[in-house]
Amino acid sequence: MRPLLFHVDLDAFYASVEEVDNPELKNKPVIVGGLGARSVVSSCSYEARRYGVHSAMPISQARRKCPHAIFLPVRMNRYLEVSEQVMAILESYSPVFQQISIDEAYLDLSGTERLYGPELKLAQKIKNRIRVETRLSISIGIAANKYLAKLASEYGKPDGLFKVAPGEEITFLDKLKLNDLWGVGEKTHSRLLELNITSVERLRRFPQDILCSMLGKACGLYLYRAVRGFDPGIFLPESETRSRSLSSEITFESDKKNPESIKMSILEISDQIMYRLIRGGWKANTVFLKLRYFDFTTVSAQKTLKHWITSSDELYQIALELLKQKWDGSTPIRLIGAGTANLVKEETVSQGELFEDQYLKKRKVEEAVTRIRKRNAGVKLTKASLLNKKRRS
DNA sequence: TCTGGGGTCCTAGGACCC
DNA sequence: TCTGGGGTCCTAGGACCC
Repeated sequence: MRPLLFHVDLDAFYASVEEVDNPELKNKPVIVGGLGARSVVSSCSYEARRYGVHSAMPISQARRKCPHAIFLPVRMNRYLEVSEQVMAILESYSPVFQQISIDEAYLDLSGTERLYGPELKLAQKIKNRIRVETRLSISIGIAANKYLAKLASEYGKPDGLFKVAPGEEITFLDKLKLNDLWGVGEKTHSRLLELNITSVERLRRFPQDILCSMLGKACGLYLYRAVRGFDPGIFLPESETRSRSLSSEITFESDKKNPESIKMSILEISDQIMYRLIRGGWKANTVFLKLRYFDFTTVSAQKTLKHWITSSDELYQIALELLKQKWDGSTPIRLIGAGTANLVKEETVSQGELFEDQYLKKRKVEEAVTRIRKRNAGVKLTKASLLNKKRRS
């Protein structure tokens, strides 16, 4: 059976949702992002892109490039709502559906030609339906694997529909710039240029072992396969019962070096992480802390326990130990983050483990806290220690 | 002009065990 | 007094993506 993959990508998603909700924004430069001094652009309309604005750009820079743009805050709940609506439509076309992010998904339509007819017609139909039902524009890339389909949707943007026909893979890839390849970021791109590799076609001339020795084993093999039109293994279907990590971080409006207020942030983060851990039904046994100093150098430390983390207080205490290891108490800090790793679904953990009884007792207390939070959405339930510190400050 | 927040995977070195 | 080889887990940092 001929493999047939659609990659579907919503165009300028957050900015487009804002336009749908407020038609007066149509055809104007719209920039969605944080409002703080250190915020970056999350999404921007194509009108704004004409001025050189792009996502991840500091808002301050975007203001300079396009002062007359309309700047809007991120309304994540609204985008999630619209995303669900779009994904539900997409999913109705194929049981083999994989959502990749809030605005992207794959449809595996292998063997559906008898049902749906030619793929270009089907893609057009899907585009029309999304447009009618949500007023959003999407781009679809069609190819024999996920990697090429992803590049094809990007190639056609915005409002695109592009198919890489069998036999045309190399011709298509050679039209792309090196950094159009998914997985080639800034660092790899400049590394390739240093090696005088300036195009996809030139990259293809290198044998696998040479690429691996120049770029590292994984990266070398990845690129070797990618430039030949083979899927280097992106977006393999993930396991339902494993997640790698769960984290939260804050960049301060201005650098901080007051230990009390830094500890306070860690406490808030610990609380939040534990809440998400329980709500998702996860267990974890590794805690990590991330620090970014005033000069943007970033360090991290982690600790793996012999038991599952039982409470946000435990998480907090370990994070404090890690803070001691990594911070001299006076260097100004720009960002603080913490998280847990080695996540496993609650129900998959074997019973009768050492510490299990104790674990369950403590865990019940935490779960009670989580339940109360759920019931009183919007009411902020805070640990006593947090309240005390808040009053003092 | 300064650089968000949430993730994933890779690498290299070290500890530890058989 | 010298010292293998393999496997696994952990750690810190880096690259990349949306």
